[in-house]
Amino acid sequence: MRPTVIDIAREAGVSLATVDRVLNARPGVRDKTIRAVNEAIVKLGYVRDLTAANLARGRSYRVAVLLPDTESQFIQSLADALTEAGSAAATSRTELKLHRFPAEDPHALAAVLSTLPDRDTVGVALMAPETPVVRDAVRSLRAKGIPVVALVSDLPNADHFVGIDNRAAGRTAGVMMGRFLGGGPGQVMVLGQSLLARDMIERRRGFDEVMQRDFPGLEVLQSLETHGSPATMRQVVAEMLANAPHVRGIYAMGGGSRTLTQTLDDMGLSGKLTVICHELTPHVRTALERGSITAVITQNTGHLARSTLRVLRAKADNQPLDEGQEQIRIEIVLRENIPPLPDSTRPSLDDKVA
Amino acid sequence: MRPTVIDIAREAGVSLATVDRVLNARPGVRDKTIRAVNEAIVKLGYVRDLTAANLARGRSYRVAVLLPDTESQFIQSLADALTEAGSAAATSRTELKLHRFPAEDPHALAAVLSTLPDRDTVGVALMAPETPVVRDAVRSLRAKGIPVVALVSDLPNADHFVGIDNRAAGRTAGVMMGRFLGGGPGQVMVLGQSLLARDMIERRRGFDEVMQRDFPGLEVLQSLETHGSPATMRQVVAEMLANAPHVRGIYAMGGGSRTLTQTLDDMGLSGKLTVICHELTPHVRTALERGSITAVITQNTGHLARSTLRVLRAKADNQPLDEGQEQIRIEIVLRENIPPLPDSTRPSLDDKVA
DNA sequence: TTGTATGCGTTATCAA
DNA sequence: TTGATAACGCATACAA
Repeated sequence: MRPTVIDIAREAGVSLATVDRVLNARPGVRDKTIRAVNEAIVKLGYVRDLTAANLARGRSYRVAVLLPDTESQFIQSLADALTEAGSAAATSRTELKLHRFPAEDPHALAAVLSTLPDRDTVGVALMAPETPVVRDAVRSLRAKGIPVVALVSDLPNADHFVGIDNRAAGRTAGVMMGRFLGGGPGQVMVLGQSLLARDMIERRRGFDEVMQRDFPGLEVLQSLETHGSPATMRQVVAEMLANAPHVRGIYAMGGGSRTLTQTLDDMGLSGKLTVICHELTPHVRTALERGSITAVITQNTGHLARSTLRVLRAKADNQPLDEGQEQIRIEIVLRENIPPLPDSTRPSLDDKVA
Repeated sequence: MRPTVIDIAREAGVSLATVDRVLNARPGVRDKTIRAVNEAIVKLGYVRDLTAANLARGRSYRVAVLLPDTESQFIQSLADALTEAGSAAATSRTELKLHRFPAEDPHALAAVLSTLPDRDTVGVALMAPETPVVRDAVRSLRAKGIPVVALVSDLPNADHFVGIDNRAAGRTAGVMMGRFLGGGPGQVMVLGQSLLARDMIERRRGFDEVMQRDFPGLEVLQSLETHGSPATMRQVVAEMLANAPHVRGIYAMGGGSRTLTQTLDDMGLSGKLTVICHELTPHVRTALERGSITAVITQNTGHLARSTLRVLRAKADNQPLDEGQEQIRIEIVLRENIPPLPDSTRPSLDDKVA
């Protein structure tokens, strides 16, 4: 039997309440008493039963997540993963509220954020570009004691960042590109939705780092901005390919993979270039199978979602987090190692039981 | 506020005890009453608070994990991860007992297994080759209602397998090898500790699959067995390299990476061959940095450990598991994307508080 | 500065 | 077949 607070109280010769005060570092206990209790704790090897503690506290974790309302498949998948993680976490008294906001309107986001501490929200997760408005909103939340987690793209004044190390992701893209092109010679195109977003900047930096150091024979062209617009993407790619005759690879740092492969298809270039992009969405999957995309750097949305919830809970409880568990891994997917789709159509447990 | 058993009781016009009986499918309740309670449950959207239930039951999860006592760095790392995950899980009434057994002696393992249900062990995780003795032991445990989880290497009659898809891992190794060698021509050596182990067989199969289909210009030589003996490894590699003059790559399917790189160093071949191996141990790390290993296929031991505990708990509770979360990812590590070491030397929270 | 008593949501014992 | 009621380990309002 594991020792309980009662055992500690008896051993230390004090009451339950005093043990609790020491355990939770509450004021109003004599140093001598504190020591006595602590000695009893180590002597008996007490570890607090968190589940019982939470039950007694009647604590529930109301958590808000804000996502842009882009119809990007990645964001959609993330939203799904969050909803699922949310309902799975319901068993552990965690409730998740998912908000969407107009992607290009930082003020709309700020508006949502300001109305946010509606009840007893214990934490907020946020996927948004770093604008002054967002910065202020985050600061004000934190001032209220509400922890803020940056999702996918880092925010400098957030309590925590849930997402991959984008610099390392860029480096990884670099190695793959360099290796697959056999070191050169040739030119490499780089595309990004918005070159101001923090994650894009870091990916580019990591990419350049490796290309310059390890593959000097390959010339990396200037980043091109697509603004998430298919038309711009088409135009930009066509222009570049016309002007730079030695392009052998394309690194699409984020977004628009669907348009990109279509454009390449239309130009009859599918399969002739080494194309590396991010996020294994359904479209990217098939492009990978067809050979129009060579490699994908991806992050698991399920992991992102679960980590977000765990981190927010830990922050709310002021508890340390398991860094190892919360580190989102960079996954490399090639045609030959595409992970199987989770079969959501298989008979559920209920079916079996029934 | 979430509804509780009390709300259900009131709604259905029965007592707490009756609700409990229905909830836990205990006998001695009239059909009509059962229906009334169930209606109240769906009407109020009741979900049982598992933590409270476990508290009342006084339930604790005593779990046993059995690992071979090899001094392999991978297994050592796994053991550490398990111990850590175990102490982290102590807060949630989960207790882990780690056993080591002589690697080459299946009977010793069986002996440990038979003494195992010492108290109220709710589950067993096991990393062991598939021998008749092991098969029987697993069967007998399962017959007693104790779920058994196979760790790292699959066991056909286990309840669950915690580890990577080894076939896919072999395929991944294949792509990397093929791509990095530019498709050929050349020869590729394959090494394995024991060619009988299930994981080795599957890796080889996946590797061949890709090499044959996508890189016919590369000749894959017969697998060589090293039996975990440094001497054998040296001899086998030296012989092979002497006989096969066009070897450009080596796929080390498991174990002995340390000896392999030393052998290559001694022969002055370090950095001249494309070497792919498994598990990012400290030695492999430095070999990767030095360039004597090209790529590593690895699985995160922290993830393995946590998944093991989660799965055993879920099985013990007869609860469904989150397949997505329990799928162990295959990670590809190259010199340029070596993950940072977790700094276990940084000041702990206690230090900050003090 | 310390202690008593009660409740959190569920299970389980005993009596009706 | 059903219902009171006392646990489980911990937190906390209130009293001392």
